[in-house]
Amino acid sequence: MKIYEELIARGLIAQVTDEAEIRDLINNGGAKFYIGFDPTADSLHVGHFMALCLMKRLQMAGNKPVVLVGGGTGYIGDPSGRNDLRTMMTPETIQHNCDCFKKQMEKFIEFGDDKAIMVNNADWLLKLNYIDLLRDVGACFSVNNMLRAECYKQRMEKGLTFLEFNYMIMQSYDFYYLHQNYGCNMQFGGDDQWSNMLGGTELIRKKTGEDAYAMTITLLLNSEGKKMGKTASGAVWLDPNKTSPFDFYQYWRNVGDADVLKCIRMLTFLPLEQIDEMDKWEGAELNKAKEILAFELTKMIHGEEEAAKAEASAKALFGGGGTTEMPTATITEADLRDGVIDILGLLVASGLTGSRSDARRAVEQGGVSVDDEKISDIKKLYSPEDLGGDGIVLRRGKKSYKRVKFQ
RNA sequence: GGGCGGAUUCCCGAGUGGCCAAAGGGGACAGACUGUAAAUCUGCUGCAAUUGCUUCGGUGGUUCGAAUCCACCUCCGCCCA
Repeated sequence: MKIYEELIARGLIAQVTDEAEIRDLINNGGAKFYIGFDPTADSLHVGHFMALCLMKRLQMAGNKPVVLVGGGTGYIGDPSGRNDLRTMMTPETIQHNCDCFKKQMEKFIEFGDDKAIMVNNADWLLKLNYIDLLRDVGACFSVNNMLRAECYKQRMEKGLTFLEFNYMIMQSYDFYYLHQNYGCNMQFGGDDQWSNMLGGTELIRKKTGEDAYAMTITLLLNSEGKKMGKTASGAVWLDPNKTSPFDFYQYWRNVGDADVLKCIRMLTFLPLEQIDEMDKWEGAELNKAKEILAFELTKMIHGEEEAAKAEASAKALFGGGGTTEMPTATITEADLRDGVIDILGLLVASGLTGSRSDARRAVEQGGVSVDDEKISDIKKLYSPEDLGGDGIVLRRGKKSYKRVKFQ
């Protein structure tokens, strides 16, 4: 099976500008393609990870990847898929985020001459001259067409600033620039980038008369149509300091039945035959598939050792029995009052609840336990001795727990 | 620049002087049921506590009392230029 066919089989391809040409190009290693990543945060998330995986797959098939870090476009902010204005980032933040991105990407993609290259659009966008750009590039864009683009349509009601309106032009210019200076002939991106990417292929055609191609990656949506990789408190990050390997593992371990196979297909590198086999599983059997999904992904991002640890912790916690691998919170003298700390204080200090009121509710509703014993007294006190040795296992609800130790 | 409308607790959205920590829905969280799933049902959802404290874009003001009235400011939408 050739790479294009594999991408189709995995459900990764959403839209393409010219199927026949693109298939031919990537199946024969003739593509020099780029994917842009705007430095919107100090860590990559799952969406980025999918794009990086795609890069890897295409690279393995002999194509040349170009990673574009959006140090310039980060100054503008892509309005696609958003219904509100992004907060403008300071140059320092943008730089910091770019640096973080680079570090993380180096773990997945091999860079070097003849391998993947990394560029930053700050290098050319920041020194553009406004009037020159307007005459050179602006003249190639029809505002009428731009306003019809899906990414702006959604913003016509809530409001769209001129700043954001220009995002498409900047992204198009990137493609044009990479085409001229690096011989880039293809762009990949999330499906929400489609209009921006078309802007680029069109600009190239108008300026040079040459063809360039664009292909979008299916957005990872769950069965309810919501973007995956997001939790109530934000994205699922690849940075272990922002999303611990255990939480990362748990996120995937908990995906809905309807979504497991899709995730395995799209996110892992497991052979398709094996995946098709799993596709026959039903009911509780799918738990096995969820374990595989969670383990595989955690392994790719945090390494085999961390993945094994996360899996062991999860099994111990949900399957009963003790465990040593567990996030630990430390209580110090400063947390004590009159030499003791109450259960509410422990919940807050361990970060399991956001406030004492929150902790009180959790206890009152029977959601808190210590060493597998339900706590019903909100005034229960603990002394440093109680928290000595290996400490206690404090649990809030079914899925949040911490080992709590003194000092 | 002119006219009009708007800004409410995580989100949407009621509330037009005391009965408002603020309806309703969504989400989140907890409990039951389960397979660490989904669906369903129940509870809960500012902070700290039993009696208070801080919230309704910002700042001042009127009033015994303001999310609600007045002034100014900031931001946003619509219409006109």
